[in-house]
Amino acid sequence: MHMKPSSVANPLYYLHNFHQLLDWVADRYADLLSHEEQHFITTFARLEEPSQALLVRLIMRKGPHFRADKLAYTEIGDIKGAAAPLIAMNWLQNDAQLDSNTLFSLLSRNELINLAHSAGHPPHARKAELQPWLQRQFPDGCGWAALGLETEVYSLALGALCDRLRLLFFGNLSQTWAEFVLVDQGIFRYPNIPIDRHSRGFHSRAAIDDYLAIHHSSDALEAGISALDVLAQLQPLHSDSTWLAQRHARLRFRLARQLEREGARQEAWDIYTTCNYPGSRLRRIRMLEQQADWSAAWALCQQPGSTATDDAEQQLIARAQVRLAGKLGLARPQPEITAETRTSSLTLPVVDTCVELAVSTHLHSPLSPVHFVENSLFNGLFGLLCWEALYAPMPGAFFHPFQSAPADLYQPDFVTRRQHLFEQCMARLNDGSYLTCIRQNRQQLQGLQSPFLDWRILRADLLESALHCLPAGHLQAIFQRMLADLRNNRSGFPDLIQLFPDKARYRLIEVKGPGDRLQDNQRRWLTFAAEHKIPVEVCHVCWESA
DNA sequence: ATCACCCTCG
DNA sequence: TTCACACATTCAA
DNA sequence: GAATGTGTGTCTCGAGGGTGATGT
Ligand SMILES: [Mn+2]
Ligand SMILES: [Mn+2]
Repeated sequence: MHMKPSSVANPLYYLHNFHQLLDWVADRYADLLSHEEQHFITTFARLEEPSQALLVRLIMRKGPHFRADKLAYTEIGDIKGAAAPLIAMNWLQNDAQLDSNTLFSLLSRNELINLAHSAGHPPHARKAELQPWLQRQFPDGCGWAALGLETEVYSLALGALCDRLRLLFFGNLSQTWAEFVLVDQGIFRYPNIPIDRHSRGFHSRAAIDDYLAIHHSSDALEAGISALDVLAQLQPLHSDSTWLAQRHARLRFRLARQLEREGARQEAWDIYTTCNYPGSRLRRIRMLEQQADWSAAWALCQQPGSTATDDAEQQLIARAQVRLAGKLGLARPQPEITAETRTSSLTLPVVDTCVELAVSTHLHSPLSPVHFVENSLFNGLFGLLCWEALYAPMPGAFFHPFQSAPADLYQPDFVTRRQHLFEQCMARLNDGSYLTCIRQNRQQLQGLQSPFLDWRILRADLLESALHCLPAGHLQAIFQRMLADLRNNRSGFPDLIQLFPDKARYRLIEVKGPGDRLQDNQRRWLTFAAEHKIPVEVCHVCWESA
């Protein structure tokens, strides 16, 4: 099925887009829809066009409460007439119970002053000062009508249902209805991957419910709800997707972190012991350390890792072992191998830009240009070289037209599932064909959304210069490390790259201002660079005293 | 009058 | 409404 | 030095309007 762009200048373009989404969902996910959702889809299509349009307008807005007198859409015309069928369906309510905060935000400051004036409030109060009065006069549960104003308020009752439809279509809740029009206008451009008719983001209703539950708990945690409360309502998974298992594990890990902060140590510990997420073991080691139970902590360090882990956790565990060996009077395992990295220092006049730019301009010369690229350059080179593998139409990887990345990008088996394709891409570094591959892909993919491609950095001249100065062997080593852990090894690259085109050489520079220190992921890249003879140095900056 | 912020829209 | 990075505070000797 | 927490700037387009808080 193709997404037909809404015809140019169609005043009901958004309705057209909404129909596209409903058709897509009905076509592919019919077996996962509840009766209520089925009913919505079929009944919606039978409404008069103005009513459909009004409903979609409201669905796309923040809401969920709207003052009728603020709604004006020329392509719809009579709002009251369009709303009537929606109210009859109970999709809109005009008599919802509203809490006082909602009333407060629906009223303008002037209206509030007029209401409060008769009650003897000064006419120059700030809006917030009238909130307590409103709360007393119109407590939670009042209808809008109680205020005695002319206009009605419509409350959209379809929020949860529409979230589900959006989730089914996009496979996430972060993309919105606006995607369609933004793509129509070319503001967003997504990779054009053939999508199998049977490709789906979800395969069971239980998985949808799990996603929504995780999302809900995650929101609650972000909002500062007590971690014990969040824990109490968190359920085990009802589906068996590894994708959701990972999201679930990540939520539980963050929840346990928050439990620690709130002093619920036992609950946190229990989560960590059953949470297969990188960092869980380290947290338990830290907890034991805090209790001065050094032998238990030591034992946990030694215990072979059957659980998920990553380089960051291994690095922290190694440090813990050094500390613990000291406490226990054991031989130090092996001091952390801090690679020999060149360092330099600079004293610069104070500038109003960031340190990185200051060093960049200081070192810059026409024959040895410096670029502030951080992760963008190597991510970009990698993305362009390995595009065919990253965006191969593997089963389940792409299931709607607005994906900037394959759905399983951060699954542990992402690379192995595409092993052969990645080998083909990487082999291009051995026969020189990587040059044309990267050049061509840059030209053809220009502007596409991708987590690897930052088009502000990837200009043709920088790319050419970089390809000229960076030996293929270095790229190969770097890309291999990225492939080993696409999530973690995509960051931590040095701030600057200086190119010496006439010598076909380059150097990477990590800038450190006063009081800034190397982060762990930066240190891991530095260590790796030293092992592979990749030229990199750390440049410490002090400010000239005025 | 001016500014900052949020929301809407295509 | 994330993510990577910089910056600040506290603790242990 | 290490661990941990907090800010900060990229922020998903950019124009345009409404709103409320300032200041003169
Ligand atoms: Mn940096
Ligand atoms: Mn830096």
